[in-house]
Amino acid sequence: MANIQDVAKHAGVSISTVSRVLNGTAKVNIDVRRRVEASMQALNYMPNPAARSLRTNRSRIIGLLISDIQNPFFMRLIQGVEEEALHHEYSLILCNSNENPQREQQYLDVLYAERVAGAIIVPTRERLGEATLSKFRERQIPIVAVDRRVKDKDVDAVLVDNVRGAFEAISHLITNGYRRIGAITGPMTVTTGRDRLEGYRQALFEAGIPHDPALERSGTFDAATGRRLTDELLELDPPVDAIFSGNNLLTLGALDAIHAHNLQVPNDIALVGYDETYWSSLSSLSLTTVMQPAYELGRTAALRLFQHLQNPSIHTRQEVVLAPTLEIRGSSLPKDVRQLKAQA
Amino acid sequence: MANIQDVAKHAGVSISTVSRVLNGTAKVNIDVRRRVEASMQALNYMPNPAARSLRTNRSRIIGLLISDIQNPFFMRLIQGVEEEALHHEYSLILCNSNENPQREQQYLDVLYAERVAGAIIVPTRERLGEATLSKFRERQIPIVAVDRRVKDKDVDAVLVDNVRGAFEAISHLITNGYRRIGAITGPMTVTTGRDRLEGYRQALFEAGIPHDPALERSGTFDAATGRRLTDELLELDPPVDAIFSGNNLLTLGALDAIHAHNLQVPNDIALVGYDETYWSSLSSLSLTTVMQPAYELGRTAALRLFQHLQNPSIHTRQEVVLAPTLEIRGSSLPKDVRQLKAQA
DNA sequence: GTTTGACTTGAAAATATTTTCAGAAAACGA
DNA sequence: TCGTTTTCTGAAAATATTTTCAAGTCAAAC
Repeated sequence: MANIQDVAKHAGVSISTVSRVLNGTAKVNIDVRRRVEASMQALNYMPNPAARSLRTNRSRIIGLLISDIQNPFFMRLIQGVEEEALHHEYSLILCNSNENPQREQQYLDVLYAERVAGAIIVPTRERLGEATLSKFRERQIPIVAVDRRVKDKDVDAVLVDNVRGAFEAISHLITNGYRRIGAITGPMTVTTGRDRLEGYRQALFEAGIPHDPALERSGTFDAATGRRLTDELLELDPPVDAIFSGNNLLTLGALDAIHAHNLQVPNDIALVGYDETYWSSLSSLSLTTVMQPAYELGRTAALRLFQHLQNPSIHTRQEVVLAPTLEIRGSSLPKDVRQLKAQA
Repeated sequence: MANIQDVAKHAGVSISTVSRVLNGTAKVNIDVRRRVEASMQALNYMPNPAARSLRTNRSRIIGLLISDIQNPFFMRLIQGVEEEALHHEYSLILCNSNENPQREQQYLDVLYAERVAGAIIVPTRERLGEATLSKFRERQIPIVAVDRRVKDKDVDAVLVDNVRGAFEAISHLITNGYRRIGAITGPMTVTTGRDRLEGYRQALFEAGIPHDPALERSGTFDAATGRRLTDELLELDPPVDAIFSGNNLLTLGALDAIHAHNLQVPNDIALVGYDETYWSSLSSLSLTTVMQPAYELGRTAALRLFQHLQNPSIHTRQEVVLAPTLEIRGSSLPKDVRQLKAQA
């Protein structure tokens, strides 16, 4: 494969000149530039990223560290990042921490060693550790947290307003006549778990509905947990008349548990989920859902990262908060309408 | 960050020795080795991948080029590759061709320029192009095609037996009393589209059921297409009594179309899908599904790649074919049982 | 005619590693 | 004890690029 020297020889210039044409770091005579560009074309020259990154201590790769690659929500997010990376001519190293802080740390080390230009991460916990962070800071590698907030200073964050998402979902249920609303939410150690519970509580409070701790269940973000927690809720006495589920996989488990109890949505129980996914728009399910702009989330995080890369002097931390939207479908029909329908 | 020279100085040896300890390329005295290892620990040394890859013309990164990152099937596949890569201490560059051959080509060039150690790809077409291929061959970068076959010689492939998967699905429907079975399948330009149609035909032929071209519809792998093709099938006269869907997204569309026609599964029409996904096990849907070992597919492809990397002299092309399994659930109940149930 | 300055260009250093070649020391056989 | 082999180690080259520094050319200004 042709290297910069071959191009230089072919064009009859020095390698410095070729480098300058390549990077636009200094003026070169227009004819010379043309000649060099022609030579690059002719030899099908592609700069060696290894040599570049060795010299500049920086690659054209960004790291993307996801907490659960199985979740379709993160798929969309990845796609958003990927699209923007392609556009900026960066490649993407994908890492999956599997919600495991140890594995997360391991991958952060890998990304650091790889000299990534920057990193976008869905953190598994609220602190990344000062040691790691200062390494990145020292080499001026920007980090953007996405979907979940971190406490560390000078880590940007791109988030969705989870309190509001949950608040709107619960308010909607209350408006539609539901009063005894159970909530199954994610772990309290991440903001997506805590904030959605917070929104649930706020909505109840604002409606003057007394808060019942028995109706709040939390656990890890997966279908089995959703099923277990929903089972617990369904066995309460008096029974819940609606369930709010704080994540797409939890919703899946909830649907299963409801079905296992021989209950119908929404006739016997209303259900509102979080995260749009393939199946939520299925007309046979017709799930009312808090939709998150996952693709936009990824894109925005990537854009913010590239801002840092293009202008490394920005040091102000920024938090971008996107708005969720409530997509109202059949699973949360007004209680009275629902009864009329059942009688008909 | 400490480099090899710092380690050498700290341990009182030459950099050659450190390099040897690092790579195990030659014997070094046991005490010396210990000392060097201690120094690496002490200085928290991590080798610079750029320098390595510059020198060896090979990185510790493998490329993974997916055709549709939105499809949950590929998620599992990615996860399988990722797990195996982590295990071998390789990183993963993720690329998404979006079923676009041009973008696929672009990404292949990127991977080549990045000096990836190898590539795993879900090809969008059956030929990758001799030009590209010979570049990879020349530098001895192995390529493994996964999920879809390619015609090019010396590209390994890891596949699922699609003919068999479809064959079993259709045979099952026939056994359960269905005779007028419609099929919606993927594009005829990829093996996952063609082979599943082939399995459908074989099963019909073997059962002596005449082949009716009107019952076969194909299009791209997405939900909108699934809906459209199913709509077409449902408007046939006489009506179909079962539908076979050749991919998870197509199934999603099919479910929607069936619901829109006010039909019930399986009471009015049976449905068998392809690809296990989150929703197929939902008890309220209970979809009979041809399950593909997506995770295993990814893992196997990665393993095959690492075999090549560890032993570059293997030049025999290999095709690994994994078996799908038919998971029988409620959506394809025997016709008679179903009628009994309805009467009850 | 000389000087100044702007504009281009090239030579060479620097980046961190692997690998080849050669040499030193140790072990071994006679 | 002397040669011979083996084992281990170090010096230096090589990898492809960016970047600094110096120098060359040319035009304009004095």
